[in-house]
Amino acid sequence: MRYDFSVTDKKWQDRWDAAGIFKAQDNSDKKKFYALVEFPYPSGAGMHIGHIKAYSSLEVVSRKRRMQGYNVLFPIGFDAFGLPTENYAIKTGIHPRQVTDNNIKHFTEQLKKVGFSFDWDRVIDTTEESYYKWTQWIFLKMFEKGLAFRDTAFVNYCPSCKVVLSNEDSQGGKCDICHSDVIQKSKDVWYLRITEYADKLLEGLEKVDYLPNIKLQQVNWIGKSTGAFVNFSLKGADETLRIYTTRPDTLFGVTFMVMAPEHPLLEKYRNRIANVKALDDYKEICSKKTEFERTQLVKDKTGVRIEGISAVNPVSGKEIPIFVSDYVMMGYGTGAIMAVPAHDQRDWEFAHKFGIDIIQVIEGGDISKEAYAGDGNMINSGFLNGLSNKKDSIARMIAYLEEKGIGEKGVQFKMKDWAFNRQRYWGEPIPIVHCPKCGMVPVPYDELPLRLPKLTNFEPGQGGESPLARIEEFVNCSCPKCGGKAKRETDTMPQWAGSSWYFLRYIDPHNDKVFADRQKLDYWLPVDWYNGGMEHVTRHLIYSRFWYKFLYDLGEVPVDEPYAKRTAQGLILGPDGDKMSKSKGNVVDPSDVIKVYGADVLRVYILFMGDYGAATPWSDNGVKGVKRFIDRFAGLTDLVKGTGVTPELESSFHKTVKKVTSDIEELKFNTAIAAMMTLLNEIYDKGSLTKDEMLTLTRLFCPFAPHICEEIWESLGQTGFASTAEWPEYDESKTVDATVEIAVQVNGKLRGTVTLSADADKDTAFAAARANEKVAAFLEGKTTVKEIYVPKKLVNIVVK
RNA sequence: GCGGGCGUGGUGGAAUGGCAGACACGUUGGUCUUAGGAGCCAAUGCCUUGCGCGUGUGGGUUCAAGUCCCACCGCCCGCACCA
Repeated sequence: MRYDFSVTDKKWQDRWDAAGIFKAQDNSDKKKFYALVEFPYPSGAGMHIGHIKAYSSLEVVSRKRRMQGYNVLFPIGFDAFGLPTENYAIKTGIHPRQVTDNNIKHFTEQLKKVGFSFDWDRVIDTTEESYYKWTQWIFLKMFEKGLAFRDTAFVNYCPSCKVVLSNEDSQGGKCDICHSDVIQKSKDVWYLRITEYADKLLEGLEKVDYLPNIKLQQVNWIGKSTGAFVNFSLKGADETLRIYTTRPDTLFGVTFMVMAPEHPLLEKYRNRIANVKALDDYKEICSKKTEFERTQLVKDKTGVRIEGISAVNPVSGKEIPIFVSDYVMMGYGTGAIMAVPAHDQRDWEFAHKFGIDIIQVIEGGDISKEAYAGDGNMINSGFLNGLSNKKDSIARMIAYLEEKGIGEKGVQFKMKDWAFNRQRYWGEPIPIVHCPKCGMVPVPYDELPLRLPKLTNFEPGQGGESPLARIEEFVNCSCPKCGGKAKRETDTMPQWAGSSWYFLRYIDPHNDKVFADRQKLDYWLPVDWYNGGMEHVTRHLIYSRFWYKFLYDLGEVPVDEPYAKRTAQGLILGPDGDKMSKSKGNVVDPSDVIKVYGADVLRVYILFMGDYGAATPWSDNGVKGVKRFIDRFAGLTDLVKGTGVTPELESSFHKTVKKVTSDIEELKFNTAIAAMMTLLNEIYDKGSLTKDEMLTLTRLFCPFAPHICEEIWESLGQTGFASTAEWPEYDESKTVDATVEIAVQVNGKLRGTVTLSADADKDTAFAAARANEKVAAFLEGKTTVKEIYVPKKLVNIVVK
């Protein structure tokens, strides 16, 4: 069959659309399948080839599931708030609303040209008032529960974008948006108390089916550690210095303390510190360092000893010095540590530099050379002496601390609360009113959405305040509680807000009473399979699990984990093997590929190019190879003769159906396609196939290359769509061959092959093997020591 | 530094401990052709062509190792002074 994809692609896309065959049914007795892909940020650059790969896997799975009789929800939408659009608006003066609408239109056209089987009736746009109304609603619920709060703290701040960044957005000390160095700044900011859910987020991982590396990354990000808090009494101050340690059993080895430069006690007891000047100088130096410098330049420890205040080791009673050093962070634990130089390399380096005593309390290693972090008998440790098990000694020390009231068991997380506001325009307004009398007052639910006012100038304020702060009619309002004059919060939510719950809105996207109807939620949740990028594993995936678990605790959603299964695609690299980037000029535009080869070739090539989970370079020649394959596939229609089964092909068909069916579930698209190629080669060798076989192949290939399959389906006189036909079945008993070729080894080396019936017994197999000429030559004059027979695979004759 | 992953032909990549290199690209030759950057057919791991060698290197377990174990080398990813 000859076909012109520039005609047939469009023809079938239009027909699918008109027939509405990809629309999910809300009231159905069928088994449901909710497939979710990460919705795109509609940038001006249009779709990236990576988007196609990210959606292709569940596209194939969804199409297969529909053919298997499932009621499938496979939605798409747009995560459209955010800085790139706003920056573009600043540059061009075009309103972000306009920019967003244009970009969404462009993305939609591009997505449709690939032939994705999305349910286009459920498209959502996070910047629409009907959507962000509910984002604000969830925020207010969090505010009510004390999970959204304001606090003054040192935050990651991007001086170039003029925004506060969350930890997740400033990984590596670089701004995630513009890649400038992030600095630490004390600011009054909004937080979401995600740490409250740290344990739940961790425990929930045990019951979900996420790829192991995804789970592990989340576990590491949450970073739970167990240990103890200890309160050291101070000389020269009227309170204790609280520290966190994972090794309270090394307390006898503590010879000094270290506080972070930002530690509040330093300010509080400023007038009791003799060397305030030196301290201020040091703090000044630290504050100028970027987060990057502070964490990267680990070699040389710096610090200043506090004169006038010292601490007392609670077990030895010795007075020990307190230092300020930036190797201790305010953001983790209590911002102060007990230093055990014998058993912690950082403390060891610091002690060496400042000439502090080093007391070994665990036997082993050579502490004159480096700290010893291994296990061993406790020494120099009073009541712990002789204990060799870390667990025991820690438990004993914690019991002692608790008994004496100077400390207690404790848990710490690396994960920090989520800095939640941005001083920018293009985001959801935070629905809070600041009243001089009542404090922070939520905007009443019935006034939601709190709309973004129209602006013409989107530049952030010079003092780093949101552009919204300039709009007086927005800022000035009356307090919903007391009716007095009040001012609105002018910060907006970060980009990650809207995407934290979008998968719930797909379930009921047009509801104006609730974020989604409860019955529909009960039916569709959880998401059965979620695919996305590894880069979102520590941000979006954690945030959205958090929001979801919050809603679960409110009783708003039915099950406690939102995503039953999560997988991730690997990057598509440029043809040169490097990451695609405009500056390298190695970017492949999916639209170009569609223009030249059609949508099916693009779809199949992306799934065939390599292991779906691995980064794989693009190859133009590989695309041509797939084009050849699809043309050969279409050419099969010329070989169709008769109906029924071709005996020589029967078992190959069953094997291929079996392999494709299972490979799709394991995201092994490359081998699924390879199996179809193999069958194709076999059919071409044979010279003909039946109409029934052609129809089987067409259905089997339909999820991958639906346009050409529909065209073939129609040309063979079928009514309806291949896309809605039944998924082919296979008969297990017909996947096994009657005869098999098995390998014959002598001493483990291949010396020949023999053909046997599949159920041949051991004696038959060895008789046949020994009869083989080549094999016999290697057996001559040797005695057989052992005979191994693996049915259908090989025989191995061990001789001496 | 810690955690995870990966090293297989000229290339992308296949291989529940059981015939390494499926499938594809590329290359070479042939065929058809006015033409070939189209199609079709064939060959294609390497070499010193043989009891030959071969999955980063060296060892080990096993009748049998790309696969399991130990050590090392290299690359990629994540986290990173986390107390």
